Amino acid sequence: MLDMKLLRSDLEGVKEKLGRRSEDISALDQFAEKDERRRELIQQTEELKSRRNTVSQEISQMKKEKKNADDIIAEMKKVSAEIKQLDEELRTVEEELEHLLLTIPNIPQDDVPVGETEDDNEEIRSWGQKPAFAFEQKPHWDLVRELDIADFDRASKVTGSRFVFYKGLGARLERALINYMMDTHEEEHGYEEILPPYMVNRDSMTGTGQLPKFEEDAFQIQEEDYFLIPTAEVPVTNMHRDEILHVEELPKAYTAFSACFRSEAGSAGRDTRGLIRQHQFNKVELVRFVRPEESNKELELLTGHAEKILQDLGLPYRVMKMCTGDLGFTAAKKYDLEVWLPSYEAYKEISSCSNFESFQARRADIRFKRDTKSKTEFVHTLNGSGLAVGRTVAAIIENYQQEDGTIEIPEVLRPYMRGRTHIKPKQ
RNA sequence: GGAGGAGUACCCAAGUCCGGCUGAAGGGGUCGGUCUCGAAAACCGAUAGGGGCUUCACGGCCCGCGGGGGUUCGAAUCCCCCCUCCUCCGCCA
Repeated sequence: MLDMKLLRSDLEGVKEKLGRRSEDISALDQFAEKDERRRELIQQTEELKSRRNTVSQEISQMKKEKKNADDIIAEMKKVSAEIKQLDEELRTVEEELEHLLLTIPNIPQDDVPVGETEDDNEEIRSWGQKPAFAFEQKPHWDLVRELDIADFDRASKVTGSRFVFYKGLGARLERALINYMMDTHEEEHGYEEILPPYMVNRDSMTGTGQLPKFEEDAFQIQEEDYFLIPTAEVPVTNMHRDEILHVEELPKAYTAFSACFRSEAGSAGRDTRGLIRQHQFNKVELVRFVRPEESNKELELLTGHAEKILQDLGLPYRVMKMCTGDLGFTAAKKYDLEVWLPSYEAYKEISSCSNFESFQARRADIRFKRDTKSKTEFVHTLNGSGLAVGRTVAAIIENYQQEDGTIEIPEVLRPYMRGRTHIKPKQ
């Protein structure tokens, strides 16, 4: 949600900046009119309410003195009716204004490259050596089948398409990665570990920006107004919804493992094979609440934390700065980490690190105070995947495949795999 | 799921039966001071949260006692719905 004061003072400037995105912002045209009507109504009702308050005192006084107050009571009756009517109109206008504000995307930072599609994203840096195989490489969906460490067919039977059973050392690898990532973020990067609820209510989904615009992307619980979380970002960021944090608490850093559920509406036919695009996948998330002046610095820090995992795992990747068309609804600035996937012969997103500035904080009402006397301010929120676990498994399997069909286990994971060095077929 | 009880400011807690000088007693806390070598204790004083409208500003006004409706000239106080927490029962990993 954008700052109303900014919209009031510089609507054209905001429009220009939002125009760089490939999003429909025509709703903004109604802002000025509704905003003005809102203030008009507020002034009217408040004047009447003020009058009602003073006269009520007078009535009280008169009653005490046993005077007859029937006339002014009758008059106040009219005033109250008028207030009620104006309040009703005000409520409607405020709802409309609220809805309007909730559907306007965040303003991109000035250094965000202007562009329409992912082709306009800018490569910031790359790391690692792509593997050069002296044999015929295989995609991970073939390797997992041969090694019998994942089963897509039975998951389709049991649930449906885009679900998977991990098996044996495949399941172990997934679990090892989760533990390894969580331990690293907790112990080396200073995050507090959170294990969040996997369902959240509508207010939470609105707070982080998944709603109202993207309801079709989420799985919803039928008999409650709950949603399966598309990312741990939602419960973890909303932990502090409607709160005022102390400045000493900032930056506040959480890391959370969770399953994530996405309907992937509109992705039919994309990444249909393997672990890349599932309705349910595991992810380790990083969330930071920071002071506004720190948020860009914090974004670099957070991105570095996610990169550290890829480096430890020895997976080649690159860092992309997202262009305005690829920023997503909520971010002011975003880096994607893309891991090298031999089967795709391309880099594939494995982490997304965003600075939302005050966009989410304003929706979720997450504020802080610099000291006891100062005014409350909105915090800036950031988050990033650290990392998407399923895609990391796919990347390890493909990048670490050996000529004999086994998978070498990256060294940092071996303690989590009871010292195993390879995933081999069962005898 | 059933039966009770409760939700008041940073925390605890009065007020709710009997609606109006209660934006809300009293503690605790916090800040400042006295005392002290210093601290604690004690005492004195100050402060009461958040949002909106308006104003160049000082300020003024409005909202606000879990949330939302309603009754009333007027609601923390009365009525209805919802949420959360606690206790007991039932069910259950």
